[in-house]
Amino acid sequence: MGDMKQSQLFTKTKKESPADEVSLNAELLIKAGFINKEMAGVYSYLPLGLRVINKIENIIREEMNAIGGQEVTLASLQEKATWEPTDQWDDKNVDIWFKTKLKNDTEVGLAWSHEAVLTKLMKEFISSYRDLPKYVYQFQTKFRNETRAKSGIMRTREFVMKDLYSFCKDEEEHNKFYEKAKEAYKTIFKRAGIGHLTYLTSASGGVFAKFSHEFQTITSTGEDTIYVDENKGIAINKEVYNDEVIESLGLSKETLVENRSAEVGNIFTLNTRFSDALELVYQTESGDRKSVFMGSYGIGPARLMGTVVEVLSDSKGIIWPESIAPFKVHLLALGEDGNVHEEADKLYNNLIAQGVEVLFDDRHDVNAGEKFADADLIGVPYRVVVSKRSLADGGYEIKKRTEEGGKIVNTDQLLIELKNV
RNA sequence: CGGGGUGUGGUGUAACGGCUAACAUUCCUGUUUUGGGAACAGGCGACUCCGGGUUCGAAUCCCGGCACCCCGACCA
Repeated sequence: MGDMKQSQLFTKTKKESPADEVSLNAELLIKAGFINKEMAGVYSYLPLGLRVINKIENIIREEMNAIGGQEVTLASLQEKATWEPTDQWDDKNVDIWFKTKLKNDTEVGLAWSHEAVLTKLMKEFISSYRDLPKYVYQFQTKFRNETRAKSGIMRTREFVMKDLYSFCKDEEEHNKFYEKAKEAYKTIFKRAGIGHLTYLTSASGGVFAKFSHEFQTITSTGEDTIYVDENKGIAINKEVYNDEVIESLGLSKETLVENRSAEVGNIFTLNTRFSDALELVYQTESGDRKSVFMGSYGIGPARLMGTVVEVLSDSKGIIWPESIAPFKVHLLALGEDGNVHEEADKLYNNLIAQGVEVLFDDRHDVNAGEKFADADLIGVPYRVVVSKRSLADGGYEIKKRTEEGGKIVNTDQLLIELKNV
């Protein structure tokens, strides 16, 4: 489905900003009709928003497949037994559980992460060094009972995460994949339009490892503080910012600049913590039993979407990068003169036939100003206007969302314009 | 979880303890208009978050609850 008539779209734009949202991402996404707030930290995704999420997921999917990832969907409803071997069922160790009970009083929980789940599953299939390495990922909802949801869709209690887990024979094999994953992540953020603002950042490894790596996007509204080396393109999270770390990364304090940033991705080495606890072992060539060496790699598509909005919008609305925009073209039919709507309709069908994703503002009795305002707010990369004036000038007006003025083109020129970018 | 703030038509706001809770927007009817949220006329839409209390009288004051936002802590 590459097309949509705005007269049929059930969502509408709002003139007023919601009073209960301060963050820019939620304000714009709600005003433009991409998302709806259900409760604090819980949002629904509407047609426009879902299109963006799907675009983001497809980019991630392509890059995960390119490094050997195999996609699955793991269950959200979890039994206690899966989590007990790693002591993660205990509320003292994990305080973000949503737990409930079956009719027969059996305790179950909603998964807030999936490494234990998948590790247990992989025991069914990994028994030999011949079975390794393997890389498994999914897009699945995580439920986290955060004490405080905040910043619109940046930190929520229910969110989809792409989480990939790597299963390797040993640390050496793992490190090779880890580096490939880093590159894949860089590619993802570049393709999503925020590569120039996103830095590979050394961070604390949490309970699993000494270090982890985050992908941090510079934005004043971010939750984190990082120190960026612009030339080397890497950064250090404030939480591990000290002389030892600076030196180990070959950096120097003089070239590091402090910035606020938002974490858009996180990769870390799990080592054998889960495979030890859940006994995910394989037999080596010489017949020894050895624990599988694991890693974890996460990206939240919605948070990525929110970050893009934070970073790329202007006073009029959102500015989507073409790669993740809900549509490539926003076609506007202005006025009721003569054959404007007839011509616009013709162009609409022509664009569809050419495989161009187009949102067609075919609404009658809506002023030009309102259509322009909607187009700016929704933020589709190309605006194409069909009006009495444009037709008199010999065609359609095409204007990029990022530019002020447009130009008049005929059908052929328009298609060329839209194809070669 | 500590601290601060806010709850009024769908949305955004106003209202000294005192008339039928006001205005804008959205929406509906009609007329007019059509390149930057245009104009006019008419209309629909609210147990003022919930429950108690004070008072002749509560959107307004008090108590309790719930919800939302912000700062901090947390973020495997």
